Amino acid sequence: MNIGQAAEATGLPAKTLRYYEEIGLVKPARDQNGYRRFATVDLHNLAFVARARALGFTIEQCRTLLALWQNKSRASADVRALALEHLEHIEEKIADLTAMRDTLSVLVTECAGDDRSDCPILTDLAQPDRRGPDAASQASPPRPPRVKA
Amino acid sequence: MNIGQAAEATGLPAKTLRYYEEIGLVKPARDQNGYRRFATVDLHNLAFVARARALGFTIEQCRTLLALWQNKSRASADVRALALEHLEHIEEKIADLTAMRDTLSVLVTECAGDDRSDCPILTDLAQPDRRGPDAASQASPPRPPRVKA
DNA sequence: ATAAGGCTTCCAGTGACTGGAGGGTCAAGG
DNA sequence: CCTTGACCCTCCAGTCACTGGAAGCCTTAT
Repeated sequence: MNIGQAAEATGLPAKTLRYYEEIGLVKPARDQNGYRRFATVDLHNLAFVARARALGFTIEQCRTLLALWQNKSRASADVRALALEHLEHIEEKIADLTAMRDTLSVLVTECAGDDRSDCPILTDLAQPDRRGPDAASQASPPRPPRVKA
Repeated sequence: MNIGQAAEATGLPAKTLRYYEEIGLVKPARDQNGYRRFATVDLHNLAFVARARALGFTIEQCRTLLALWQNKSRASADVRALALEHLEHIEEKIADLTAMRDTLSVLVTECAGDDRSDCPILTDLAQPDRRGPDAASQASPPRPPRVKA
């Protein structure tokens, strides 16, 4: 199976398959003419990686998962630990993004969004330490921003 | 004010301040000896950018926001549109990550995590077409979503 | 005079691809 | 036999927003 068919079969771009070979995730054989020949085992590995990637695992984690998958004497604890670590990473990202969303959606709601220049979004971005605890104790000079056309 | 003090004042690494100058976000003056001299306006711009970055805006969006901030004849609609676009982008990321989390947390729960090799996580990753209409399912091919927060 | 620390520039690397140039290979049609 | 077009190959550069490090100049203090 050539790279084009493999790409279609896995849903991954051919460029990505070449990249995955380059970093050693798959090792397709080569035909006489230099074309990569993807065997069934290569397709399975690629599908495995594609699904792990879709769950947000990094390439290095995919490499580890692939090795664990192929190691019959693995301990499921190792797999679970990897997944749990990644899960916590995802939870962190969700928390960060949710905080951003909450702030942003308030600002977007507050902004009139018309042809006037008055804009709470810019005002908020320009405010020093508006959300921190005890903002009044800061020694920075609260100068109005210099507006220049 | 030298770069070190500016870094401390803004909470940004000195390297980042140099980078921001390189890409034209700030334009600090230079002393005779070649050292960057950060004025109050530079600090304000940097603080503005830092807060926009903390809300997840890209550098190019920050550049646009800075320009809007400094443009007295701006329309708040332009600011709001930018923020709204970014907000939708964030919502998408949250949705992607939440789907990942849901799938992963089910798998982590199902995995014994002991010294046996039997592991539902690997089984799931290896399964083609395993998902029904449960949470985090999708009919489209497993293109890894671009979720780099 | 020397040492420490701050500043400068330039180069390289990160993750996971993606786009493109420049060229080889193959099967079908004229 | 020749051409066309669809494949395939490798290599290089770019993405985003920094980050690390090397090599060297500047300032301050001892």
